[in-house]
Amino acid sequence: MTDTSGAGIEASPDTGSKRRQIRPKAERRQQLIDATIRCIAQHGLSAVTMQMVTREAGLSVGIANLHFESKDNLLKETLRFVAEEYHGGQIEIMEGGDIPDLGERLDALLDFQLGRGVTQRQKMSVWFAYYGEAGARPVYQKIVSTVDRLAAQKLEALFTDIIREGGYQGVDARELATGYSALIDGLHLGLLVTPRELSKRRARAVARDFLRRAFPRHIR
Amino acid sequence: MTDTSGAGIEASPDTGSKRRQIRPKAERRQQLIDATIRCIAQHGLSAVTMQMVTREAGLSVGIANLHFESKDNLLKETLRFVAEEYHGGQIEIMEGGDIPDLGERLDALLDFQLGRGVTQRQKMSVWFAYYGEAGARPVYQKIVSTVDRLAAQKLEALFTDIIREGGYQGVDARELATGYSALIDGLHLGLLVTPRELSKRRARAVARDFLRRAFPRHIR
DNA sequence: ACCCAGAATGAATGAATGTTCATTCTTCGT
DNA sequence: ACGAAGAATGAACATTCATTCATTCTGGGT
Repeated sequence: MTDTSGAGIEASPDTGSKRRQIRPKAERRQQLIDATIRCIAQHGLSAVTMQMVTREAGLSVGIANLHFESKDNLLKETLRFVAEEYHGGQIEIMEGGDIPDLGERLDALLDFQLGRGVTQRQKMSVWFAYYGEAGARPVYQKIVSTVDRLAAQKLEALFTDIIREGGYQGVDARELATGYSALIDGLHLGLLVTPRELSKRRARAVARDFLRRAFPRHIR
Repeated sequence: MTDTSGAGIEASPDTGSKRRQIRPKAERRQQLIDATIRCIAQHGLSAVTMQMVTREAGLSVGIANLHFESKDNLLKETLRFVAEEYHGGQIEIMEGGDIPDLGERLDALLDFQLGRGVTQRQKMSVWFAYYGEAGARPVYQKIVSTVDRLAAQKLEALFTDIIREGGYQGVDARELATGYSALIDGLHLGLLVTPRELSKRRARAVARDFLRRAFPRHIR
């Protein structure tokens, strides 16, 4: 059941010995954050305990308070990591010097947002676990809205470019960007909560449909 | 800030006495569920305790386990109540014998989904608190998907009628319904987590935009 | 006027959890 | 080879919380 091989994930050079390993602070921090993500995805935010996380990481209980001052802080930093990773990936694509064609860039964005495998699902769980608490915890709200705002700006800029290039009339980039972001969030929710009703394939079709209706000359 | 007058909410006939009141089971259950909703909205699902809920309800600790067998059960029943209330309201509008005009019916639906005041925000908090845990708790998933499926069917039926009436070409009712539902969920998320960036007014405009692009002859 | 079914109470209980810190162990610079 | 800086450990502690249940109280039926 429980994957006790938490330490096995790291490609340790020695043959699975149980010897105590000393590693730099940054590495341990990331190791703990990764373990926290897996725990939240599997057990839910409210069920996560320090013992659970440190066991998953293959470390002792004390270490969490050594590298993060408290459980609260570990959870906060985990949210920050997930938020920055997700939005960072989006932003990279949207700025995208790699992809000059704007239509293709939109496609790449959609792929990033609704693609991937199990890993993505884990991140999604974490994402929404925090959303659920955000209403009552200003700290979470602040972390999310900071990265969110940046991504929203980039998306609006991309839409503006597309609207200009396509000569689309009567569309507002800002409003469209808000709608698209909300749509993607909503589809993520559907994938997480009712995976039976909404396949990943269909989610992508729905999102593409939205974009096609807005930018018919760029999509499809 | 904190509303300590939990007991004051009920219009008790006697002049604020602290006398023990005996009430039927159903009434106490609802009283506890209402208190649970307020607690989740204010403190977050993971911070809710039995003491907190019973105090908010103006009752003693033991009573929660008298009417619900456990905390788990109380939380489950609270989710069921919120889910049924929200989806029930939608379904009533969508079936809507009151509103014969299909365009107006769509408007009424949008009003219901993005309208209301503080109460609505409380319900939203609860809603997403559970979503956050749903990934790890099959019970929650089941409750939500049951009511969700029904609402999705009604929405698809409404869209089908509208498509027929308007003679819209190249639109799939099912796909559009999925998209619209996801969009509304996403907007709710935005209202909850980044209220600074997304006003209720703008959320409504975005949703209307989506509908107008799909059904131009019915909306606006 | 009286009684009792069952609603309501809240102190007590035990289990679970976050945090601490005295101790042990590694590694690296010399 | 050696020593010290600091990384890692985990038993112990204090707190918090869900749940129990002996007891008290209420209101309707007789």
